Amino acid sequence: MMTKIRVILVDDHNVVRSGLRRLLELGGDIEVVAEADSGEQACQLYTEFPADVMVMDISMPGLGGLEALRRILQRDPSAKIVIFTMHQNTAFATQALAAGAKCYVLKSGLADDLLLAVREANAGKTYISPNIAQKIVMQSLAGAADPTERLSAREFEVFRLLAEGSGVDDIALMLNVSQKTVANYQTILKQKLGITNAVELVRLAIRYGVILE
Amino acid sequence: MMTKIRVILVDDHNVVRSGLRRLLELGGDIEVVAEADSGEQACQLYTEFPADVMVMDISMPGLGGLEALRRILQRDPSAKIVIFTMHQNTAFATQALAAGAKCYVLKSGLADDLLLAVREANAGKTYISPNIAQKIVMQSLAGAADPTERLSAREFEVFRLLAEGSGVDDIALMLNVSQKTVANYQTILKQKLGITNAVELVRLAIRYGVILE
DNA sequence: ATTTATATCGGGATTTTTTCCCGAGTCAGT
DNA sequence: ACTGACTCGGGAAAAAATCCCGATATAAAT
Repeated sequence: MMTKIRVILVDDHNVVRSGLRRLLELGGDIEVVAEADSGEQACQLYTEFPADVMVMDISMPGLGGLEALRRILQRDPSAKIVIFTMHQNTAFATQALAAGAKCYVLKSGLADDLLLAVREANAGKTYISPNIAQKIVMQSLAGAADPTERLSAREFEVFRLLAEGSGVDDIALMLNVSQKTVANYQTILKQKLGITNAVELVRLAIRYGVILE
Repeated sequence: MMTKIRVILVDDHNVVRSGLRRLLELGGDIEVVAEADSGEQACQLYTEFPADVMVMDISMPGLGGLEALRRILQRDPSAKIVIFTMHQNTAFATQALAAGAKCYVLKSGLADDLLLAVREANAGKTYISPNIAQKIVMQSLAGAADPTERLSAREFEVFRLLAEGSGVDDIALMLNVSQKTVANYQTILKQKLGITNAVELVRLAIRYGVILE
């Protein structure tokens, strides 16, 4: 029998990790040689354990998966890392892939997706969950980069203030325009940003760093 | 050999679910008889498959675990449901337990926690992850500053869905009540939480871990 | 057993907000 | 001087939020 693919498994959820270990080792060609529950630990284990592939979640407390990914690749550019996450957000995917991740697999995908990704990564290839790949293609075709860049000066200002929690009236006062104007801008913003309510507006603002936290 | 504990597994992440199935069945005394990836499906499967215990995640798109929990218990008050979640937030825990969940297990806990919880639930007992149990005790002693804990079950549910970006109409559909009712709850929430608009609602939800990001 | 309290659900009426459509003024630029 | 993009707001209609109320249901209290 040929040697197994040695995997380091990184996820902050202990129970989930245990389950994934069983899943990965079920095929017989993969062996989990170490587990980590944080980005820091992942970096450390990578230097200590000789492994072929790292399977890592993005969202972890403290040092997140993206940052750990970058650190590991800085020391060893040939590192093969599979990002395994719940985030269907294309922003995370593009971030991870741009940073040098070999694969990007969704937790909501098929179980075989993960096994496939590990084997592909080990062979030096890349693999991206079908649905997220499609999303990314669609977005790049639509030209959608940062939607906030399509906004005019005034639009952006109103957007920012709304995201900060100011009401329409407050903003009108601040900008010395009528509430009517601000209300109209608000409507335009929803169209341009493709959102339907204030909650999505905040989310968008957070995602693109227009406001903090 | 005695009959195995029949489990229905509910989690919207396919891969994670597959891993959990292996984990649960490893001990030999548990058998996963069905899987669901949404609250709706969980409710349906519960009526179709005779099972002893349901293991369910809270955070799922659409109908969340809490609402599914309530619906199932309404039809069958003797249902044994183990809530299995990443939320270390005591608000979720108290909501789930108050609603009648048998166990509350953290994904970040030990793998054996889950197995233990399933066996305890099957025996009609309760089990709560040690760290979350401690938190709840500490908070109740400290007088609990988390304003989301003052919310009733329905209020909390509406709060969560609003924070996730669902519109009033969507929520009305999900919960099977009129838009009017949801709108009224929304007003109550603003009063109780001392906020004036949707943006502050999201902030609050993020701060207290009711939603992620 | 009766009261008390709390939670849930929505109708009616009113007010507020949002939306849609439009016109007018400004200002840059090839 | 013309085109195009941006800014500002009015009027009218549609939609949403708010306030107030009553009907249940259920649980807890005495």
